[in-house]
Amino acid sequence: MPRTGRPRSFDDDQVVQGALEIFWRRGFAATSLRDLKHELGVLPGSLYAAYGDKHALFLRTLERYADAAREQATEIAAEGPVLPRVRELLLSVLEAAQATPGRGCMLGNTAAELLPEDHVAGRLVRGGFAALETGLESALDAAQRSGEVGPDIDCAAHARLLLTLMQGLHVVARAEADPRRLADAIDAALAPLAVQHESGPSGPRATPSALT
Amino acid sequence: MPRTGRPRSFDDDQVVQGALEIFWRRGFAATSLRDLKHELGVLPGSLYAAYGDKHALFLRTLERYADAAREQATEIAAEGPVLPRVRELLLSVLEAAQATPGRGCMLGNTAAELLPEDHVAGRLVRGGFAALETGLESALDAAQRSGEVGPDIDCAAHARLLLTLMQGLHVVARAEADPRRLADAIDAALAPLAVQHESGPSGPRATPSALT
DNA sequence: CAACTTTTTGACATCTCGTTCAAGAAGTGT
DNA sequence: ACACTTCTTGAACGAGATGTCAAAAAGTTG
Repeated sequence: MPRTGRPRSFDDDQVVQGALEIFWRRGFAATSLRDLKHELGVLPGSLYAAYGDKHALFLRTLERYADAAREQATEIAAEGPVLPRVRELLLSVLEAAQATPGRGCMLGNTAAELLPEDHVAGRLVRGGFAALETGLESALDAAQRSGEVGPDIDCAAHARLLLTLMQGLHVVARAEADPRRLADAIDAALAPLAVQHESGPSGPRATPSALT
Repeated sequence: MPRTGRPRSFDDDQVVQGALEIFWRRGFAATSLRDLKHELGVLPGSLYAAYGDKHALFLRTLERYADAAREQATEIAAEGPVLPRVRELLLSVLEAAQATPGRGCMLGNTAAELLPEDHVAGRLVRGGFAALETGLESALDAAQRSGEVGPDIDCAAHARLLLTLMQGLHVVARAEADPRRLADAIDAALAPLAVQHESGPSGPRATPSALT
């Protein structure tokens, strides 16, 4: 008996990826089905048959983005020195802001646009943030064990700090003509992490405690 | 000769303030004129006669928000210890996220929604960010002169770091069930600023010393 | 080829949006 | 009281939004 019908004329991954890029740039509400049709070549009827409604398709793309973030998060804790990799990750936010302005991080964008009303999107954003945070934390933990990071550093707190800083960079960089101006903020955040290997007890950090 | 006509039936400041709160919560696109009419009691026709169009009214509210931010920025560099005040400012972001969820910072929200396409809004957002940054920087400068902040601290870089962190807190706190979980990230960022007055070279500089 | 199933297609229904406008209402100055 | 000016009111418009549907198209299976 015939169980199959006309096959899809579009590739599922390609459509979700294309929709991801549009939603990423324009957000959920500002993206219309006409946009999707025009940029993906798929008509509204097909989208509804395949994914449900616009919101469901958006969640599919957000899920994919969160997965990518998860993947990126696990790479931070790889072999070798961790701090340069964290620095590179944060700098890449500024590079991206300059190369493709107006995109930011889809997790943060979604948080700003839809949270806390949209609980499903909230779960996905939370998941993505949590993955980045734990990725950073385990990376810092490893770096601390290897001596790269000072022993008196609270790795969990600093992981949250770096995640928050990353989201802040995405936002502030949008308003900067030259996002690289924020690079020294990254260094200011990372410098205290590195283990201090300077001189003696009354080293160059001598403190004139009461100057006025 | 008669030069005046029927007076306004609404108070300008009240309407702009009310519109500010709606735009702040819902953003520009998601706020409809029906919302404004319903919540302000002013009909679309009057709004158009008084302010132009929706975008112009939005810019008025954004300008007002930026002015408030400017005011807040100047207060940071007041007399007395600076770091506790900075800490309180950042913690207030978390408090606000818990007390009134889903608002965030209108500057950051606008950056995420409209930048870099909207150049006029961009100018206002940039102005607000710049005010906060320079406010923080001059506060840190003063604290450094008074010995509250270590002499080897790059105040300009740390001002950018704190501004960015603040925006990040607004975003990440939306996704957190309990925003106060991010408080230790704030402390992790501020601890290295305080001047170190401990014993040995590798002494524990764990907890924020001059803070609390 | 014929029966069957699923997808595509494009028009369409229904809303809501921002914006405009003509007519009525409410003041002021002489 | 009258002329004049400005504001309010509520309806209406065009554009664009999401979502739907019946018919045609394009496969697969026996």
